[in-house]
Amino acid sequence: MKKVIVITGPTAIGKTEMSLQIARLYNTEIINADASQFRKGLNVGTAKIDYKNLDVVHHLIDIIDIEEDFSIKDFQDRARDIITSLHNENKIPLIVGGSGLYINSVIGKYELDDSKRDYDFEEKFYESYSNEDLHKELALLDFDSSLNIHPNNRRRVLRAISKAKSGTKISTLKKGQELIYDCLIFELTTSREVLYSRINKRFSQMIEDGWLEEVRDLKNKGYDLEKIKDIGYTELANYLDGVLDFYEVSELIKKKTRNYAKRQITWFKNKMNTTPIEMDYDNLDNTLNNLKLEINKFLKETSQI
RNA sequence: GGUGGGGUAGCGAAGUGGCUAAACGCGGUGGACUGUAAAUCCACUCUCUCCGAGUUCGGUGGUUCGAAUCCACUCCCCACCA
Repeated sequence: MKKVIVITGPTAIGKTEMSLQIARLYNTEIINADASQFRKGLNVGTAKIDYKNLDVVHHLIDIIDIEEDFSIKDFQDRARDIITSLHNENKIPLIVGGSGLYINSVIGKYELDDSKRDYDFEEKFYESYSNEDLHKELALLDFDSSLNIHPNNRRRVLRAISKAKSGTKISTLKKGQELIYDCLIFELTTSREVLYSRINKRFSQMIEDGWLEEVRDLKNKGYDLEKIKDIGYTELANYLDGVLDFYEVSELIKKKTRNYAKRQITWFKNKMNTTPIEMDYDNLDNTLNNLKLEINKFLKETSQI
């Protein structure tokens, strides 16, 4: 199998900085795996870097418009194509991001088809169904899935129903984490306390960097900020509309970001086989050295299979 | 100094004699997740040897079979009057 390096970790841990150094050291390119950075126009609030003016090539950033539908299948295809072409150039692809599902879909055996999900249709078709009714419907179509998905999780119940109707029971898909590349998956870590304080500080920094102006600009362009699910956009729009005061909004955004980081960590722990690397914020060279040690070891190993 | 209001679990806040280890919200923690994933959803959150037991509702002492809830004294906070 061909080798791929992944750098992941919770939001605000410092993936970007580490990945740039690694990309330079090993003369390779970065494939973005942060779902929020796919969309054009969401910059400050998604901690997007000025990748166009960097010496390191970044792929899969700004690939769709704000309100454009996007499927994980597209991401899987595009990322794998890029991986292939990097391999052809004898480069070790470097996937960097915090969207666990997206990373797994690329490096793992995820069977996705081309059908796009039609949320509006799903919701309208079953509009009159209560959560419980829907869940019963799912039990008829895919009983095993119904056991695993809570009735209140309407979105996932709907998805499972529509998949079952189209002939694929979600519950029959492989749960394993079989990989299609030889992967070294770094998970950058730090204490919860330090991470949360970084999240809080980063929020202030984003405001200084013009996040509010970005949101105002999007509003002026006519976008419905309520539809932007990335943390902070709806909240800041509410502030601009005078619905919430700034303190409330700040606390809410920071809280949501902390909660998100926690969910990410749960995913890394239970859905990925990672190599943890503790961040040494006082001396990032230490962290970098630890990464290098692991990478060098990894590159020397002959690939199995 | 006087009068009134108040002190409840990490925070906010219900509860005004037994059904209360104490509603609810927030925060936090753990978890699920193959298609909006910075999404969506679930569980737990006084302590323990967790079926069960033990300590709680500013403090102390009472009344009572039984108190966060009633009484007395006391400490602290807020408002107004001096």
